[in-house]
Amino acid sequence: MASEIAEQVSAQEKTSLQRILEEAEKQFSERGFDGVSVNEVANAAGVCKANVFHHFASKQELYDRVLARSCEAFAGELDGWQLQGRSLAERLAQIVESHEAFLRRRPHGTRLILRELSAGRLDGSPVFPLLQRNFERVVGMLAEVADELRDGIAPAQVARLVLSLNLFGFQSEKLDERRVALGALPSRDEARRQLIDLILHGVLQR
Amino acid sequence: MASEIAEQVSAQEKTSLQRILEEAEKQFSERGFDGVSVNEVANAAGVCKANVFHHFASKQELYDRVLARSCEAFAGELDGWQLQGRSLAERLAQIVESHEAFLRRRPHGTRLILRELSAGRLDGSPVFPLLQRNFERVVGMLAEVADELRDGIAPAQVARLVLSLNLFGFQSEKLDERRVALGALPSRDEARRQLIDLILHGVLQR
DNA sequence: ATTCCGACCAACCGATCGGTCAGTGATCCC
DNA sequence: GGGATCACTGACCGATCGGTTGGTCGGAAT
Repeated sequence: MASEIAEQVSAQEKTSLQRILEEAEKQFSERGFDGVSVNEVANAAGVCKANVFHHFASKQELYDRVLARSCEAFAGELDGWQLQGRSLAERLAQIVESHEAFLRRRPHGTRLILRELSAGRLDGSPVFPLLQRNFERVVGMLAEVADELRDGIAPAQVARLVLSLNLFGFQSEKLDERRVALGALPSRDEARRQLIDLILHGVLQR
Repeated sequence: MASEIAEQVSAQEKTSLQRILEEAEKQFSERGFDGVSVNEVANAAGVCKANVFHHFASKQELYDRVLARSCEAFAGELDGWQLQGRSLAERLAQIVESHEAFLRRRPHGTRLILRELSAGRLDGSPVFPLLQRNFERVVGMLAEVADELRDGIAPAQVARLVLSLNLFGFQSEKLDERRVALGALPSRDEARRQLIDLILHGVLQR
């Protein structure tokens, strides 16, 4: 009996602060800063509004913290990519696949950053350098095998290409789903395979 | 004297309705549906709030109308692309260039649609078929020279690639600007040239 | 001349917004 | 056992939100 309660408690043993951050990420990613009230976040996290202001000085500070967390998650992900000794083709395939898997694993954080990106508001934001640094690391992964690239193709361009396509693909996923179901577009796995092939060899016939 | 007044009037001769729509597009594209109040739109258009509700039943209806207008603008743009008898390479170059120019010519509408896209809210939206139809037309432009494509490369995939890269490039423009200024990324013209080359021939050395 | 109608506005409505404040109960320190 | 600190709450604040109401005004129709 006591163990039942203890079980429930330990299963639910996230601090209010953690629950606030998680719910805020989810809600902000779905409806944006202005579309979510502090009350909604608080209720979803099971606390009262005033408690949110106990942990964060303002709604904006809560939002900034959530955004920073999402950026940091990607930095951590990058550490796990094993690319030493791999060829350009292998690296590209790995990056496309791992990046896409990451986006799908953390849809809320991804949407949040995409939202911020399309709003164009993160110019002077403290998140900006974080994104920049993550991008730079991917560029580095490709620069190590720059000799496999054709002349005049900069690693930064390739990195931009790959990340853009993955991000935009994620962003317009809903649009694709119907077309995939109708057979007008290939499945996700097939599309990814084609994409990598396309980046490597271009679209023209030999 | 009378002519001066007439001049001023004719220079300002947009109907309130037009001014409301234009200002609404601008403001919604910058701060989103929830970030803009009807009052702000009304003041920017030089009318009072009640007048907005005279022309539109609700804030949502105003937003939907603005969104639809932005989609239709792109459909009109597509009519102007002359591609008959052109090769795949020429078509790609033309599409990339014209599309990018269009995005830059109508930044508000572009941002508005991108915003809606990343919010993932336009599933059942009436705008959805409009976007779909525009995309289909671009696919058609490439399908006409499908024989120039390598086996297993679908025209729809290529269209998706091109439009995605342009749209995402526009979306993350602010992020790039600094890197271009620092010389870490090539200029826009050079980047576009590289992009087209890259799509045609891939990144691998021969 | 009167009626009608669409464009337009000031004033107002209830609801909700971000944020504040005084206070409660648990924990730890001395 | 008495402070001090902590996470936390209900009640409240002024401002602003989307939307409504009653009414003015000028021009076209009758």
